[in-house]
Amino acid sequence: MSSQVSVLRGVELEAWVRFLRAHAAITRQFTSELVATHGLTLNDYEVLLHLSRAPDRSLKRVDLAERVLLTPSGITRLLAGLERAGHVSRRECESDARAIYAVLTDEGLEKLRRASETHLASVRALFSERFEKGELETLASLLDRLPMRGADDACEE
Amino acid sequence: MSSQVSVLRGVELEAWVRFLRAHAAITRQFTSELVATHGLTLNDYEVLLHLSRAPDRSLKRVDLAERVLLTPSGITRLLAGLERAGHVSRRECESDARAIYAVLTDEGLEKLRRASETHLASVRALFSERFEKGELETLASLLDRLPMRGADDACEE
DNA sequence: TGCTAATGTTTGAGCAGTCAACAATCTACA
DNA sequence: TGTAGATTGTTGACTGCTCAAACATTAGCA
Repeated sequence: MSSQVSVLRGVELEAWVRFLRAHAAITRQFTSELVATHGLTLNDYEVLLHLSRAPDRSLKRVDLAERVLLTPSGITRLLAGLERAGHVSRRECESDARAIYAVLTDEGLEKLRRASETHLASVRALFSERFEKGELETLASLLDRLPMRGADDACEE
Repeated sequence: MSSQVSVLRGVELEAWVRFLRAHAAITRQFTSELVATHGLTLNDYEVLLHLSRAPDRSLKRVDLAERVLLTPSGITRLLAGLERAGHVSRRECESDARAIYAVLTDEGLEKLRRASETHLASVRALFSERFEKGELETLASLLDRLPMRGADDACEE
């Protein structure tokens, strides 16, 4: 008992544990709101959002996967759902027969717009309720230094 | 095209999107390290950690669930794995026949200790590589203001 | 004392994602 | 030109979780 695992402390770990907990709590809230009111997953929403910002409202699946940090197969299955719902369609790439574009349909854009009304309000509320503008910027810039992509620890952009 | 979804911007959303991406990236890295070298999930690790800090190295399943933000059934299944591996055992509560304690076994503690060597080093590396001590404290305290529990935004403890 | 409601846990069904294996296509270079 | 290797995407098998329902126990209260 004297040999407690007291090593397991430190600022880094505390920050990380809080990060984990906050993510779980927030994610759970947002997801259940989105699913309940619009039938969309957080990742669904994120995908629609990225597509809406992309030129021609379309992206190759690979690029989409990289942006939302899903594996290729994850993207395939997620898009299958969105296609079934009519929010996204597929278009072949004429310069590369392997690639397939995911295209945000008009209905998908409309869906995104409606979902955004509630979702954005939630996001805004949650954050601006707790932070001043300056703090929010601090938070964003600190978060920005964390890794944002897959396992490439070594290489640097 | 002129009717872009330009509403979908703002400091809050940017912070949140970064938060999401960072979580996905870091989680993926840590999990795969832990699984590869110790056969533990991030949540497994977190559960062992909480048990190691608890009095008698034991916690009721409900309390455990609340700490790692899993549902009761999630805890049941997670603990099933840890029990099978011998890291955790169960003990009945003499004052309440419904409740069951999860107890960290000696082997579990040893496992946690070994896993911590590598895992903590990773956590430390990732964070201290990118932040000064003061920044880390800022980050931790900002994160601390985010919700840390389930859907109860309203009520107060 | 006995009924109702709350609490603690488990179970079955299902979903969203992973990984590993695969097929198809493109690229580069001998 | 042919072929080896990289890139793009899909599929099958699995995992880790959720939700809803069940069950046992306890607590509150008439």
